[in-house]
Amino acid sequence: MAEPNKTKGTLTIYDVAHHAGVSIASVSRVLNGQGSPRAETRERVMRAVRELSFVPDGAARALSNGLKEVVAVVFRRGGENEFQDEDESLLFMDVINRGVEVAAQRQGFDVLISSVGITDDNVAARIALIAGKVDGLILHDRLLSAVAIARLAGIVPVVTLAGSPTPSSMNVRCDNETGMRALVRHLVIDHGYRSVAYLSGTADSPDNQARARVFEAEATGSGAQVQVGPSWQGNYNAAGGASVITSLLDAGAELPRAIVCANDQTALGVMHALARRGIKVPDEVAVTGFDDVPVARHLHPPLTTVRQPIQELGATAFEVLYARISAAGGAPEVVLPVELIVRQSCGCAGGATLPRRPASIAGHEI
Amino acid sequence: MAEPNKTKGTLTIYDVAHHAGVSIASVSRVLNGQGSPRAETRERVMRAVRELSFVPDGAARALSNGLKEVVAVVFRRGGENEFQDEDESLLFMDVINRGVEVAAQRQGFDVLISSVGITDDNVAARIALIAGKVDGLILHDRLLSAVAIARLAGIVPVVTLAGSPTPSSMNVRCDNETGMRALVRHLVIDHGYRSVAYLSGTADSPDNQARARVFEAEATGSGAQVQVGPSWQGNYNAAGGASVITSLLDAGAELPRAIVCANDQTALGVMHALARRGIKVPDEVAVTGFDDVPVARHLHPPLTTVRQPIQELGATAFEVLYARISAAGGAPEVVLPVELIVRQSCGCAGGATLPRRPASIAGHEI
DNA sequence: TAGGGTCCGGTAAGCGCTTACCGGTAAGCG
DNA sequence: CGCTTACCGGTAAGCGCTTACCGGACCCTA
Repeated sequence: MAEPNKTKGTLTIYDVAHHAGVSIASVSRVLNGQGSPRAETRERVMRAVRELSFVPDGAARALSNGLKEVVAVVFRRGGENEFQDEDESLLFMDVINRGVEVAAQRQGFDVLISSVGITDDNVAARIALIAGKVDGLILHDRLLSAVAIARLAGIVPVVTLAGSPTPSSMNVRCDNETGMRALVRHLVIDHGYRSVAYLSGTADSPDNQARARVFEAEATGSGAQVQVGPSWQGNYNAAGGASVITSLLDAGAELPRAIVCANDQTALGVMHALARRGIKVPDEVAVTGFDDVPVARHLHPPLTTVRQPIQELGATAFEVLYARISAAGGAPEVVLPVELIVRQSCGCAGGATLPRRPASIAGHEI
Repeated sequence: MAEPNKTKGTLTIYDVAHHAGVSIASVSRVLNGQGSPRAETRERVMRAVRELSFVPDGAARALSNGLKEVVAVVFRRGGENEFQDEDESLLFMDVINRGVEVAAQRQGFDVLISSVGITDDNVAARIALIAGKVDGLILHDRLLSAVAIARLAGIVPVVTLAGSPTPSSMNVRCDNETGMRALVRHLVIDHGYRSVAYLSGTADSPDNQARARVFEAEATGSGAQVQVGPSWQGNYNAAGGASVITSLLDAGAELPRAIVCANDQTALGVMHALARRGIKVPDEVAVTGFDDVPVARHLHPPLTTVRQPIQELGATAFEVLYARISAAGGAPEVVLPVELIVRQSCGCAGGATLPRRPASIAGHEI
């Protein structure tokens, strides 16, 4: 009864019980608010816990009641350079992850974050291992094949991002279609640009594919001339966007009146490259992004783009997953709405400009 | 022997053993490469594992061998606005966390990420709960009092970032002193600026305190005139930096020749505010940052700053922690070197100064 | 062919916690 | 005053895995 908190072996619920003069069952009940312990019992346990600064072992709890209260989110790490220069590319995924975390916290869950290198092999195996440590998995896109996902889904509930649901996994994504449609209409109809191009993201990205598809359909449909092809292949980052423009220019190609970039980072690179060649945005060439990352409005000129509720995407992913974990619930597919953000890179005038499409407000400044 | 992977209750090592016609011990041994199973045994187990797509339960393993292979990193989330506009402030901590993750992965560990809101109460309790789920804790600064940290350290190994070691916890930080000293000397001695100010970060940040202290000592020591006081109190983000400048200007104060900002984001805000008032950087006022976040070199003009090995900071934190987890090792304190990065916001001439990173699409633009 | 040494692989004992189950005590009632 | 009813709290059985320990099979040697 009197040899207290030596930093000897981790202390257990037995130690607490002993210290408080009750049984381990009582300690557990007090700690979890089960049953109806007498006030005195509760008090003794609490005091013992405090005096010993006892913390119950998560693994043991998890084993015992089959709930780890942890979900994992897995995504693809930049690429080549593991340490250097991952740049702004962090942003997008990190915001999603933050959303997951915030939502998870509301349910007392914690979040295991794991990135896989683009070059890593046996990705499926690594993820499977992670699956063993959690109650559910949130997978960013371009991580695993559909069958690999299905296999995982047999082990723990799985939510994918920006993909498509499978019979056993759920999916959450943004409404690329509507966003791209609004964007193209703004450029082609409102601004009257007759030639447009889509500077794509990585080819295997489902988001990119959807955007490309809608872009082409909508632009063609509106009677604009569309430039496409391998020379317009980017990779979602600034360097990619810049090099596409540079090559095009070096090859003597004539740029379209407006360039729709697969995402904001690409737009950033494009604007860089154009600036370096002395081409004015938006006067000579209009440029738009997709995502509305925070820096978008700090650009010169501020970037017209489509806002995705990025953090909410993550939060929603967790919620869907949680519904499945705690019951059989969980919608198999959720599509989040996006919003056209008109700033100036599309050719709209400074501050004053928005009366065109009333629905979408513009953010401004810092 | 023939009722396979129904999605019935999670399958266990017993199922695998049964399916393979061996004992659970053999399965475990094969899975962990212990002992020397006969080739045939190994093969049968592997096949069973594959056929059932079995994944061992992490909680059970953890309980059994006292190692969860998970560490947590905890940090303070932005603040007021939980969802909106957390902006670039993400960057810094996320890069650290990425460093932790990469290092952890090398040892087969995973990383639990948890942020605490600035307003959250009973933070210590939440962290304690997390402690129960992991083998070690990495705590960003300004999270917990020294005694709270000490208490935690009695439960699992703890590494703090940008703090100071305690008898029971370890610490990893960057060499603010040397960096700030070099920066101030560059401004005061190389450029000859006679009046300088330090636009501080949040008052309770140990990094900020160190920087402020050295700034003042070094500037005064070099004979420059130093502006200080509550009117120079920032908060590590762009809005804070901008509002300090705006207030100062509104109050009719005369700006010093050079403003040393507590970090890059503050500098970004300052440069915005100055630009809005038509004040030229660096011609009228020089501005410097601290951190060298990726955007720093895209600013107008490119930001002179002190590079901290941010990702390495995280990686080192993990390594120190790991050393303690897997043995009694682990240096109680590690100080990482920093590097002065001279660009143009300090007044140094353009292009010539930076053969540093030829790879990056040398940027401009805000 | 018998004895001793090697290997493998199986059995069973936990790891720290939750909780079903049950026995004891106290309160309520006839 | 004795019996029922309620309510607590203790005992013990797992949760799924690792591993110490031990027995059997096989091989080699004499």
